[in-house]
Amino acid sequence: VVWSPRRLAELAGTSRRTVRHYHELGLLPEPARRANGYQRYGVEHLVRLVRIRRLTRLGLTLPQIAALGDTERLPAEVARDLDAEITRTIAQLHEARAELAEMVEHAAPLDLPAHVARRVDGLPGAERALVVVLSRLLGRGPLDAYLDLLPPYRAHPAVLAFDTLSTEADDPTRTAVARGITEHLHHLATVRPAQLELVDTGLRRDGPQRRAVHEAIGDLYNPAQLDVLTRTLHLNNRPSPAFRR
Amino acid sequence: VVWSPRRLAELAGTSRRTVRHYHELGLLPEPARRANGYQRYGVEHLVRLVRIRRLTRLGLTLPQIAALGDTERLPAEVARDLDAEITRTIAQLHEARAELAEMVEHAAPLDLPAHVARRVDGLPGAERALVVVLSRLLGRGPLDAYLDLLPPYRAHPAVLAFDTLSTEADDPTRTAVARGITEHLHHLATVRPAQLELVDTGLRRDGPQRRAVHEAIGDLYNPAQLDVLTRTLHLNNRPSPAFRR
DNA sequence: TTGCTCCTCACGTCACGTGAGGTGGC
DNA sequence: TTGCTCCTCACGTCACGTGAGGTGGC
Repeated sequence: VVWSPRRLAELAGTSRRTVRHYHELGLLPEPARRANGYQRYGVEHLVRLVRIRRLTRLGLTLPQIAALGDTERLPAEVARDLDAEITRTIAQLHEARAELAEMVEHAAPLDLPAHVARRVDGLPGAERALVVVLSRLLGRGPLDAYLDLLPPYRAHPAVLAFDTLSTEADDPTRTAVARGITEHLHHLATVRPAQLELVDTGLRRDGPQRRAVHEAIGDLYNPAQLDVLTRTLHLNNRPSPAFRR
Repeated sequence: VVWSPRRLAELAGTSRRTVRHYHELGLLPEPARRANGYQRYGVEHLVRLVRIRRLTRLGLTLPQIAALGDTERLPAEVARDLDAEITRTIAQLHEARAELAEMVEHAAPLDLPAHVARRVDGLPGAERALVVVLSRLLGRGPLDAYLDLLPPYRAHPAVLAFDTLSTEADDPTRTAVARGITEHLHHLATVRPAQLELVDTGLRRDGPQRRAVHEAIGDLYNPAQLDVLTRTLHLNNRPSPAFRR
Protein backbone atom coordinates (compact mmCIF):
# COMPACT_ATOMS: atom_id res chain seq x y z
CA VAL A 1 0.00 0.00 0.00
CA VAL A 2 0.69 3.70 0.32
CA TRP A 3 2.25 5.99 -2.26
CA SER A 4 4.74 6.30 -5.04
CA PRO A 5 6.73 9.54 -5.39
CA ARG A 6 4.46 10.74 -8.16
CA ARG A 7 1.34 10.03 -6.14
CA LEU A 8 2.74 11.73 -3.05
CA ALA A 9 3.58 14.81 -5.07
CA GLU A 10 0.10 14.81 -6.63
CA LEU A 11 -1.61 14.52 -3.26
CA ALA A 12 0.41 17.44 -1.92
CA GLY A 13 -0.10 19.49 -5.08
CA THR A 14 3.55 19.64 -6.03
CA SER A 15 6.20 17.88 -8.12
CA ARG A 16 8.43 14.82 -7.70
CA ARG A 17 11.46 17.04 -8.06
CA THR A 18 10.28 19.25 -5.21
CA VAL A 19 9.97 16.17 -3.01
CA ARG A 20 13.49 15.11 -3.96
CA HIS A 21 14.74 18.62 -3.25
CA TYR A 22 13.28 18.49 0.24
CA HIS A 23 15.02 15.16 0.79
CA GLU A 24 18.30 16.71 -0.27
CA LEU A 25 17.85 19.55 2.21
CA GLY A 26 16.84 17.14 4.96
CA LEU A 27 13.39 18.72 5.26
CA LEU A 28 11.60 15.49 4.51
CA PRO A 29 12.80 12.07 5.72
CA GLU A 30 13.65 9.51 3.04
CA PRO A 31 10.91 6.90 2.89
CA ALA A 32 11.33 3.15 3.20
CA ARG A 33 11.94 1.30 -0.05
CA ARG A 34 10.49 -1.81 -1.55
CA ALA A 35 12.67 -4.74 -2.63
CA ASN A 36 13.19 -3.18 -6.06
CA GLY A 37 14.38 0.11 -4.60
CA TYR A 38 11.14 1.98 -5.25
CA GLN A 39 10.30 4.59 -2.66
CA ARG A 40 7.11 4.09 -0.70
CA TYR A 41 5.72 7.12 1.07
CA GLY A 42 3.28 7.05 3.95
CA VAL A 43 0.87 9.46 5.57
CA GLU A 44 3.63 10.85 7.77
CA HIS A 45 5.47 12.02 4.67
CA LEU A 46 2.37 13.57 3.18
CA VAL A 47 1.63 15.42 6.42
CA ARG A 48 5.18 16.69 6.54
CA LEU A 49 5.13 17.69 2.90
CA VAL A 50 1.84 19.54 3.25
CA ARG A 51 3.28 21.43 6.19
CA ILE A 52 6.37 22.45 4.22
CA ARG A 53 4.24 23.61 1.31
CA ARG A 54 2.03 25.66 3.60
CA LEU A 55 5.05 27.36 5.08
CA THR A 56 6.63 28.15 1.71
CA ARG A 57 3.35 29.72 0.64
CA LEU A 58 3.57 31.96 3.70
CA GLY A 59 6.95 33.12 2.45
CA LEU A 60 9.38 31.14 4.61
CA THR A 61 12.57 30.06 2.91
CA LEU A 62 13.50 26.38 3.02
CA PRO A 63 16.39 27.02 5.45
CA GLN A 64 13.93 28.84 7.72
CA ILE A 65 11.59 25.87 7.56
CA ALA A 66 14.49 23.56 8.37
CA ALA A 67 15.33 25.75 11.36
CA LEU A 68 11.76 25.42 12.60
CA GLY A 69 12.19 21.64 12.73
CA ASP A 70 9.18 20.14 14.47
CA THR A 71 8.09 23.37 16.09
CA GLU A 72 4.34 23.39 16.59
CA ARG A 73 3.68 27.11 16.35
CA LEU A 74 5.19 29.94 14.38
CA PRO A 75 7.54 32.04 16.54
CA ALA A 76 6.11 35.54 16.93
CA GLU A 77 9.23 37.16 15.51
CA VAL A 78 9.15 35.01 12.40
CA ALA A 79 5.48 35.87 11.91
CA ARG A 80 6.17 39.60 12.30
CA ASP A 81 9.05 39.50 9.82
CA LEU A 82 7.00 37.59 7.30
CA ASP A 83 4.09 39.99 7.61
CA ALA A 84 6.37 42.99 7.14
CA GLU A 85 7.97 41.34 4.12
CA ILE A 86 4.62 40.51 2.55
CA THR A 87 3.33 44.02 3.20
CA ARG A 88 6.40 45.54 1.58
CA THR A 89 6.13 43.30 -1.45
CA ILE A 90 2.44 44.10 -1.89
CA ALA A 91 3.20 47.82 -1.76
CA GLN A 92 5.88 47.43 -4.44
CA LEU A 93 3.53 45.45 -6.64
CA HIS A 94 0.84 48.09 -6.29
CA GLU A 95 3.34 50.72 -7.36
CA ALA A 96 4.38 48.61 -10.31
CA ARG A 97 0.79 48.10 -11.35
CA ALA A 98 0.03 51.81 -11.04
CA GLU A 99 3.03 52.65 -13.21
CA LEU A 100 2.02 50.03 -15.73
CA ALA A 101 -1.51 51.45 -15.91
CA GLU A 102 -0.13 54.97 -16.34
CA MET A 103 2.19 53.79 -19.11
CA VAL A 104 -0.62 52.08 -20.96
CA GLU A 105 -3.03 54.99 -20.54
CA HIS A 106 -0.61 57.59 -21.87
CA ALA A 107 1.21 55.30 -24.33
CA ALA A 108 4.33 56.31 -22.42
CA PRO A 109 7.90 55.41 -23.41
CA LEU A 110 9.96 52.94 -21.40
CA ASP A 111 12.81 55.07 -20.13
CA LEU A 112 10.97 57.52 -17.90
CA PRO A 113 7.98 57.52 -15.55
CA ALA A 114 4.89 58.37 -17.58
CA HIS A 115 4.24 61.65 -15.77
CA VAL A 116 7.77 62.80 -16.61
CA ALA A 117 7.73 61.46 -20.15
CA ARG A 118 4.60 63.47 -20.95
CA ARG A 119 6.50 66.66 -20.17
CA VAL A 120 9.60 66.00 -22.26
CA ASP A 121 7.91 65.00 -25.47
CA GLY A 122 9.75 66.34 -28.49
CA LEU A 123 12.93 67.15 -26.60
CA PRO A 124 16.20 66.55 -28.47
CA GLY A 125 18.08 63.37 -27.51
CA ALA A 126 20.73 64.97 -25.36
CA GLU A 127 18.20 66.95 -23.32
CA ARG A 128 16.05 63.91 -22.89
CA ALA A 129 19.05 61.85 -21.73
CA LEU A 130 19.83 64.59 -19.23
CA VAL A 131 16.28 64.35 -17.89
CA VAL A 132 16.76 60.60 -17.39
CA VAL A 133 19.91 61.32 -15.42
CA LEU A 134 18.17 64.04 -13.41
CA SER A 135 15.24 61.74 -12.69
CA ARG A 136 17.74 59.59 -10.79
CA LEU A 137 19.46 62.49 -9.06
CA LEU A 138 16.64 64.83 -8.11
CA GLY A 139 13.77 64.27 -5.74
CA ARG A 140 10.25 64.66 -6.98
CA GLY A 141 9.99 68.34 -6.03
CA PRO A 142 13.17 69.61 -7.69
CA LEU A 143 12.55 67.42 -10.73
CA ASP A 144 9.10 68.94 -11.15
CA ALA A 145 10.61 72.41 -10.85
CA TYR A 146 13.14 71.53 -13.53
CA LEU A 147 10.41 70.25 -15.80
CA ASP A 148 8.44 73.46 -15.15
CA LEU A 149 11.41 75.52 -16.28
CA LEU A 150 12.10 73.50 -19.38
CA PRO A 151 9.40 74.90 -21.75
CA PRO A 152 10.04 78.60 -21.02
CA TYR A 153 13.78 77.98 -21.14
CA ARG A 154 13.58 76.26 -24.49
CA ALA A 155 11.25 78.89 -25.96
CA HIS A 156 14.24 81.18 -26.60
CA PRO A 157 15.93 81.02 -30.03
CA ALA A 158 19.40 80.96 -28.44
CA VAL A 159 18.59 77.56 -27.00
CA LEU A 160 17.75 76.16 -30.42
CA ALA A 161 21.01 77.65 -31.69
CA PHE A 162 22.80 75.90 -28.83
CA ASP A 163 21.18 72.54 -29.63
CA THR A 164 22.37 72.67 -33.19
CA LEU A 165 25.75 74.29 -32.54
CA SER A 166 28.46 72.71 -34.68
CA THR A 167 31.82 71.69 -33.26
CA GLU A 168 33.48 74.13 -35.67
CA ALA A 169 31.33 77.11 -34.64
CA ASP A 170 33.46 80.26 -34.64
CA ASP A 171 34.04 82.55 -31.73
CA PRO A 172 31.47 85.25 -32.58
CA THR A 173 28.79 82.59 -32.96
CA ARG A 174 29.67 81.06 -29.60
CA THR A 175 29.64 84.44 -27.94
CA ALA A 176 26.25 85.27 -29.40
CA VAL A 177 24.69 82.01 -28.21
CA ALA A 178 26.23 82.38 -24.75
CA ARG A 179 24.90 85.94 -24.44
CA GLY A 180 21.45 84.92 -25.63
CA ILE A 181 21.23 82.11 -23.11
CA THR A 182 22.58 84.28 -20.33
CA GLU A 183 20.01 87.00 -20.91
CA HIS A 184 17.26 84.43 -21.12
CA LEU A 185 18.36 82.84 -17.84
CA HIS A 186 18.39 86.26 -16.21
CA HIS A 187 14.85 86.73 -17.38
CA LEU A 188 13.82 83.31 -16.06
CA ALA A 189 15.49 84.05 -12.73
CA THR A 190 13.20 87.04 -12.25
CA VAL A 191 10.09 85.26 -13.52
CA ARG A 192 10.60 81.88 -11.83
CA PRO A 193 12.97 82.37 -8.92
CA ALA A 194 11.31 79.65 -6.81
CA GLN A 195 11.83 76.89 -9.37
CA LEU A 196 15.44 77.81 -9.97
CA GLU A 197 16.01 77.76 -6.24
CA LEU A 198 14.39 74.32 -5.91
CA VAL A 199 16.52 72.79 -8.63
CA ASP A 200 19.57 74.39 -7.13
CA THR A 201 19.00 72.97 -3.66
CA GLY A 202 17.94 69.64 -5.18
CA LEU A 203 21.44 69.38 -6.57
CA ARG A 204 23.15 70.21 -3.33
CA ARG A 205 25.99 72.61 -3.91
CA ASP A 206 29.04 70.68 -4.99
CA GLY A 207 27.49 67.43 -3.85
CA PRO A 208 27.92 64.16 -5.72
CA GLN A 209 24.66 64.77 -7.58
CA ARG A 210 25.92 68.03 -9.04
CA ARG A 211 29.16 66.38 -10.04
CA ALA A 212 27.24 63.62 -11.80
CA VAL A 213 25.22 66.20 -13.70
CA HIS A 214 28.40 67.95 -14.81
CA GLU A 215 29.86 64.67 -15.92
CA ALA A 216 26.70 63.84 -17.85
CA ILE A 217 26.74 67.23 -19.57
CA GLY A 218 30.40 66.71 -20.45
CA ASP A 219 29.40 63.51 -22.17
CA LEU A 220 26.31 64.82 -23.93
CA TYR A 221 27.51 67.96 -25.65
CA ASN A 222 30.23 68.71 -28.15
CA PRO A 223 33.26 70.89 -27.31
CA ALA A 224 31.71 74.01 -28.84
CA GLN A 225 28.56 73.56 -26.78
CA LEU A 226 30.57 72.96 -23.64
CA ASP A 227 32.54 76.09 -24.39
CA VAL A 228 29.30 78.05 -24.66
CA LEU A 229 28.13 76.66 -21.35
CA THR A 230 31.37 77.76 -19.71
CA ARG A 231 30.99 81.24 -21.13
CA THR A 232 27.40 81.36 -19.97
CA LEU A 233 28.57 80.47 -16.50
CA HIS A 234 31.00 83.38 -16.50
CA LEU A 235 28.45 85.79 -17.89
CA ASN A 236 25.65 84.70 -15.61
CA ASN A 237 25.78 85.75 -11.99
CA ARG A 238 22.80 83.55 -11.11
CA PRO A 239 23.13 80.51 -13.31
CA SER A 240 20.83 77.59 -13.16
CA PRO A 241 23.05 74.82 -11.87
CA ALA A 242 21.78 72.29 -14.33
CA PHE A 243 23.26 74.39 -17.11
CA ARG A 244 26.51 75.08 -15.33
CA ARG A 245 29.78 73.54 -16.15
CA VAL B 1 35.44 62.00 -17.69
CA VAL B 2 32.30 59.94 -17.18
CA TRP B 3 31.87 56.94 -14.97
CA SER B 4 33.50 53.89 -13.47
CA PRO B 5 31.45 50.69 -13.11
CA ARG B 6 30.89 51.37 -9.43
CA ARG B 7 29.70 54.90 -10.11
CA LEU B 8 27.40 53.81 -12.90
CA ALA B 9 25.84 51.21 -10.65
CA GLU B 10 25.43 53.78 -7.87
CA LEU B 11 23.77 56.30 -10.18
CA ALA B 12 21.33 53.65 -11.39
CA GLY B 13 20.72 52.36 -7.86
CA THR B 14 22.10 48.89 -8.47
CA SER B 15 25.28 46.81 -8.23
CA ARG B 16 28.40 46.32 -10.32
CA ARG B 17 27.55 42.65 -10.63
CA THR B 18 24.15 43.47 -12.04
CA VAL B 19 25.78 45.66 -14.68
CA ARG B 20 28.15 42.82 -15.56
CA HIS B 21 25.23 40.44 -15.73
CA TYR B 22 23.46 42.69 -18.23
CA HIS B 23 26.63 42.78 -20.32
CA GLU B 24 26.73 39.00 -20.32
CA LEU B 25 23.14 38.83 -21.53
CA GLY B 26 23.78 41.49 -24.17
CA LEU B 27 21.25 43.84 -22.59
CA LEU B 28 23.79 46.59 -22.07
CA PRO B 29 26.58 47.36 -24.57
CA GLU B 30 30.13 47.01 -23.26
CA PRO B 31 31.61 50.46 -22.73
CA ALA B 32 34.84 51.80 -24.18
CA ARG B 33 37.95 51.19 -22.11
CA ARG B 34 40.79 53.40 -21.04
CA ALA B 35 44.40 52.51 -21.79
CA ASN B 36 44.65 50.45 -18.59
CA GLY B 37 41.60 48.42 -19.45
CA TYR B 38 39.27 50.21 -17.06
CA GLN B 39 35.70 50.49 -18.26
CA ARG B 40 34.33 54.00 -18.83
CA TYR B 41 30.58 54.34 -18.96
CA GLY B 42 28.73 57.27 -20.49
CA VAL B 43 25.25 58.74 -20.26
CA GLU B 44 23.99 56.35 -22.94
CA HIS B 45 24.82 53.42 -20.67
CA LEU B 46 23.15 55.01 -17.68
CA VAL B 47 20.02 55.73 -19.69
CA ARG B 48 19.95 52.16 -20.90
CA LEU B 49 20.57 50.77 -17.44
CA VAL B 50 17.83 52.91 -15.89
CA ARG B 51 15.45 51.65 -18.53
CA ILE B 52 16.32 48.02 -17.80
CA ARG B 53 15.88 48.55 -14.08
CA ARG B 54 12.50 50.19 -14.60
CA LEU B 55 11.36 47.24 -16.67
CA THR B 56 12.54 44.64 -14.18
CA ARG B 57 10.63 46.51 -11.47
CA LEU B 58 7.51 46.18 -13.62
CA GLY B 59 8.07 42.42 -13.59
CA LEU B 60 9.62 41.77 -17.00
CA THR B 61 12.22 39.04 -17.13
CA LEU B 62 15.61 39.85 -18.61
CA PRO B 63 14.94 37.74 -21.73
CA GLN B 64 11.71 39.68 -22.20
CA ILE B 65 13.62 42.94 -21.91
CA ALA B 66 16.14 41.66 -24.43
CA ALA B 67 13.29 40.80 -26.78
CA LEU B 68 11.97 44.35 -26.49
CA GLY B 69 15.29 45.65 -27.81
CA ASP B 70 14.95 49.35 -28.49
CA THR B 71 11.17 49.33 -28.59
CA GLU B 72 9.83 52.69 -27.48
CA ARG B 73 6.51 51.59 -25.99
CA LEU B 74 5.36 48.52 -24.13
CA PRO B 75 3.38 46.17 -26.42
CA ALA B 76 -0.22 46.00 -25.24
CA GLU B 77 -0.07 42.24 -24.84
CA VAL B 78 3.02 42.39 -22.65
CA ALA B 79 1.36 45.06 -20.50
CA ARG B 80 -1.78 42.95 -20.13
CA ASP B 81 0.19 39.85 -19.17
CA LEU B 82 2.24 41.76 -16.64
CA ASP B 83 -0.83 43.30 -15.08
CA ALA B 84 -2.52 39.92 -14.80
CA GLU B 85 0.62 38.44 -13.26
CA ILE B 86 0.96 41.27 -10.73
CA THR B 87 -2.72 41.03 -9.84
CA ARG B 88 -2.44 37.30 -9.26
CA THR B 89 0.66 37.69 -7.12
CA ILE B 90 -0.98 40.39 -5.02
CA ALA B 91 -4.00 38.16 -4.44
CA GLN B 92 -1.74 35.31 -3.30
CA LEU B 93 0.13 37.60 -0.95
CA HIS B 94 -3.11 38.86 0.55
CA GLU B 95 -4.16 35.28 1.16
CA ALA B 96 -0.82 34.50 2.76
CA ARG B 97 -1.06 37.54 5.00
CA ALA B 98 -4.61 36.66 6.03
CA GLU B 99 -3.53 33.13 6.92
CA LEU B 100 -0.56 34.45 8.82
CA ALA B 101 -2.77 36.81 10.81
CA GLU B 102 -5.20 33.99 11.56
CA MET B 103 -2.36 31.76 12.71
CA VAL B 104 -0.98 34.40 15.03
CA GLU B 105 -4.39 35.33 16.42
CA HIS B 106 -5.34 31.76 17.29
CA ALA B 107 -1.82 30.52 18.06
CA ALA B 108 -2.51 27.93 15.39
CA PRO B 109 -0.27 24.98 14.56
CA LEU B 110 1.66 24.81 11.29
CA ASP B 111 0.18 21.77 9.59
CA LEU B 112 -3.40 22.91 9.06
CA PRO B 113 -5.27 26.11 8.23
CA ALA B 114 -6.11 27.85 11.50
CA HIS B 115 -9.87 27.46 11.06
CA VAL B 116 -9.43 23.71 10.65
CA ALA B 117 -6.86 23.36 13.42
CA ARG B 118 -9.21 24.97 15.93
CA ARG B 119 -11.68 22.18 15.33
CA VAL B 120 -9.33 19.22 15.69
CA ASP B 121 -7.65 20.23 18.91
CA GLY B 122 -7.04 17.23 21.14
CA LEU B 123 -7.53 14.67 18.40
CA PRO B 124 -5.27 11.60 18.52
CA GLY B 125 -2.35 11.63 16.09
CA ALA B 126 -3.78 9.25 13.53
CA GLU B 127 -7.09 11.12 13.33
CA ARG B 128 -5.29 14.41 13.02
CA ALA B 129 -3.10 13.04 10.23
CA LEU B 130 -6.25 11.87 8.46
CA VAL B 131 -7.65 15.38 8.69
CA VAL B 132 -4.49 16.73 7.06
CA VAL B 133 -4.96 14.25 4.23
CA LEU B 134 -8.65 15.12 3.93
CA SER B 135 -7.85 18.83 3.89
CA ARG B 136 -6.02 18.12 0.62
CA LEU B 137 -8.70 15.85 -0.81
CA LEU B 138 -11.95 17.52 0.15
CA GLY B 139 -13.31 20.87 -0.89
CA ARG B 140 -14.20 23.41 1.74
CA GLY B 141 -17.83 22.29 2.02
CA PRO B 142 -17.28 18.56 2.46
CA LEU B 143 -14.35 19.21 4.79
CA ASP B 144 -16.54 21.42 6.99
CA ALA B 145 -19.19 18.69 7.02
CA TYR B 146 -16.58 16.16 8.08
CA LEU B 147 -15.37 18.45 10.86
CA ASP B 148 -18.99 18.92 11.94
CA LEU B 149 -19.42 15.17 12.25
CA LEU B 150 -16.20 14.60 14.13
CA PRO B 151 -17.26 15.66 17.67
CA PRO B 152 -20.55 13.71 17.74
CA TYR B 153 -18.82 10.72 16.16
CA ARG B 154 -16.05 10.74 18.71
CA ALA B 155 -18.44 11.17 21.62
CA HIS B 156 -19.25 7.45 21.60
CA PRO B 157 -17.21 5.11 23.85
CA ALA B 158 -16.72 2.60 21.01
CA VAL B 159 -14.62 5.18 19.19
CA LEU B 160 -12.31 5.56 22.14
CA ALA B 161 -12.06 1.78 22.29
CA PHE B 162 -11.18 1.79 18.62
CA ASP B 163 -8.47 4.41 19.09
CA THR B 164 -6.76 2.35 21.75
CA LEU B 165 -7.39 -1.06 20.21
CA SER B 166 -4.32 -3.28 20.56
CA THR B 167 -3.01 -5.36 17.67
CA GLU B 168 -3.63 -8.46 19.74
CA ALA B 169 -7.26 -7.65 20.54
CA ASP B 170 -9.32 -10.84 20.45
CA ASP B 171 -12.31 -11.54 18.27
CA PRO B 172 -15.08 -10.73 20.78
CA THR B 173 -13.46 -7.38 21.51
CA ARG B 174 -13.22 -6.55 17.83
CA THR B 175 -16.83 -7.54 17.28
CA ALA B 176 -17.99 -5.41 20.19
CA VAL B 177 -16.13 -2.33 18.92
CA ALA B 178 -17.39 -2.86 15.38
CA ARG B 179 -20.96 -3.18 16.60
CA GLY B 180 -20.66 -0.10 18.76
CA ILE B 181 -19.34 1.99 15.92
CA THR B 182 -21.93 0.67 13.52
CA GLU B 183 -24.81 1.53 15.81
CA HIS B 184 -23.36 4.93 16.42
CA LEU B 185 -22.97 5.57 12.70
CA HIS B 186 -26.58 4.54 12.19
CA HIS B 187 -27.59 7.04 14.77
CA LEU B 188 -25.49 9.77 13.12
CA ALA B 189 -27.00 8.91 9.75
CA THR B 190 -30.44 9.74 11.06
CA VAL B 191 -29.35 12.85 12.97
CA ARG B 192 -26.96 14.35 10.39
CA PRO B 193 -27.85 12.87 7.00
CA ALA B 194 -26.87 16.05 5.12
CA GLN B 195 -23.31 16.11 6.41
CA LEU B 196 -22.74 12.43 5.69
CA GLU B 197 -24.04 12.99 2.20
CA LEU B 198 -21.71 15.96 1.66
CA VAL B 199 -18.63 14.05 2.76
CA ASP B 200 -19.68 11.15 0.61
CA THR B 201 -20.07 13.20 -2.56
CA GLY B 202 -16.91 15.12 -1.66
CA LEU B 203 -15.06 11.84 -1.97
CA ARG B 204 -16.59 10.91 -5.27
CA ARG B 205 -17.56 7.26 -5.31
CA ASP B 206 -14.52 5.19 -6.14
CA GLY B 207 -12.64 8.25 -7.36
CA PRO B 208 -8.93 8.78 -6.75
CA GLN B 209 -9.68 10.81 -3.63
CA ARG B 210 -11.50 7.93 -2.01
CA ARG B 211 -8.69 5.58 -2.91
CA ALA B 212 -6.18 7.95 -1.33
CA VAL B 213 -8.25 8.04 1.86
CA HIS B 214 -8.34 4.25 1.98
CA GLU B 215 -4.60 4.12 1.47
CA ALA B 216 -4.06 6.66 4.23
CA ILE B 217 -6.27 4.70 6.61
CA GLY B 218 -4.36 1.53 5.75
CA ASP B 219 -1.19 3.30 6.79
CA LEU B 220 -2.55 4.93 9.95
CA TYR B 221 -4.19 2.06 11.79
CA ASN B 222 -2.97 -1.28 13.05
CA PRO B 223 -4.27 -4.61 11.67
CA ALA B 224 -6.79 -5.03 14.46
CA GLN B 225 -8.22 -1.59 13.85
CA LEU B 226 -8.38 -2.19 10.12
CA ASP B 227 -10.16 -5.45 10.79
CA VAL B 228 -12.72 -3.60 12.89
CA LEU B 229 -13.24 -1.09 10.11
CA THR B 230 -13.87 -3.90 7.65
CA ARG B 231 -16.39 -5.48 9.98
CA THR B 232 -18.07 -2.11 10.47
CA LEU B 233 -18.39 -1.80 6.74
CA HIS B 234 -20.14 -5.15 6.51
CA LEU B 235 -22.43 -4.39 9.42
CA ASN B 236 -23.32 -0.93 8.31
CA ASN B 237 -25.75 -0.51 5.44
CA ARG B 238 -25.12 3.24 5.24
CA PRO B 239 -21.48 3.70 6.17
CA SER B 240 -19.71 6.99 6.26
CA PRO B 241 -17.17 6.74 3.46
CA ALA B 242 -14.38 8.26 5.46
CA PHE B 243 -14.60 5.33 7.81
CA ARG B 244 -14.89 2.72 5.10
CA ARG B 245 -12.18 0.38 4.09
C1' DT C 1 54.76 51.69 0.81
C1' DT C 2 49.82 51.62 2.00
C1' DG C 3 45.11 51.79 0.90
C1' DC C 4 41.69 52.10 -2.38
C1' DT C 5 39.73 50.91 -6.83
C1' DC C 6 39.72 48.38 -10.74
C1' DC C 7 40.02 43.93 -13.37
C1' DT C 8 38.58 38.91 -14.65
C1' DC C 9 37.29 34.35 -13.58
C1' DA C 10 34.28 31.34 -11.42
C1' DC C 11 31.74 29.15 -7.85
C1' DG C 12 27.53 29.98 -4.81
C1' DT C 13 22.46 30.90 -3.94
C1' DC C 14 17.48 29.98 -4.23
C1' DA C 15 13.92 26.60 -5.37
C1' DC C 16 13.40 23.87 -8.10
C1' DG C 17 12.92 22.24 -13.90
C1' DT C 18 14.41 19.25 -17.28
C1' DG C 19 16.25 15.97 -19.67
C1' DA C 20 19.68 11.66 -20.01
C1' DG C 21 20.25 6.99 -19.57
C1' DG C 22 18.84 2.89 -17.50
C1' DT C 23 15.67 -0.52 -14.97
C1' DG C 24 11.26 -2.87 -13.27
C1' DG C 25 6.44 -4.63 -13.58
C1' DC C 26 2.33 -5.86 -16.32
C1' DT D 1 7.43 -7.25 -26.69
C1' DT D 2 5.42 -2.65 -25.74
C1' DG D 3 4.30 1.10 -22.79
C1' DC D 4 4.34 3.04 -18.48
C1' DT D 5 6.57 4.05 -14.14
C1' DC D 6 10.33 4.13 -11.40
C1' DC D 7 15.32 5.07 -10.43
C1' DT D 8 19.72 8.16 -10.10
C1' DC D 9 22.78 11.51 -11.77
C1' DA D 10 23.59 15.98 -13.22
C1' DC D 11 23.24 20.11 -15.85
C1' DG D 12 19.98 24.19 -16.53
C1' DT D 13 17.29 28.37 -14.98
C1' DC D 14 16.70 32.94 -12.93
C1' DA D 15 18.98 37.13 -11.41
C1' DC D 16 22.29 38.02 -9.55
C1' DG D 17 25.94 37.61 -4.73
C1' DT D 18 30.36 36.70 -3.20
C1' DG D 19 34.72 35.88 -2.78
C1' DA D 20 39.62 34.72 -5.04
C1' DG D 21 43.61 36.38 -6.92
C1' DG D 22 45.84 39.93 -9.24
C1' DT D 23 46.75 44.83 -11.07
C1' DG D 24 46.74 50.09 -11.34
C1' DG D 25 46.92 54.92 -9.57
C1' DC D 26 47.89 58.28 -5.84
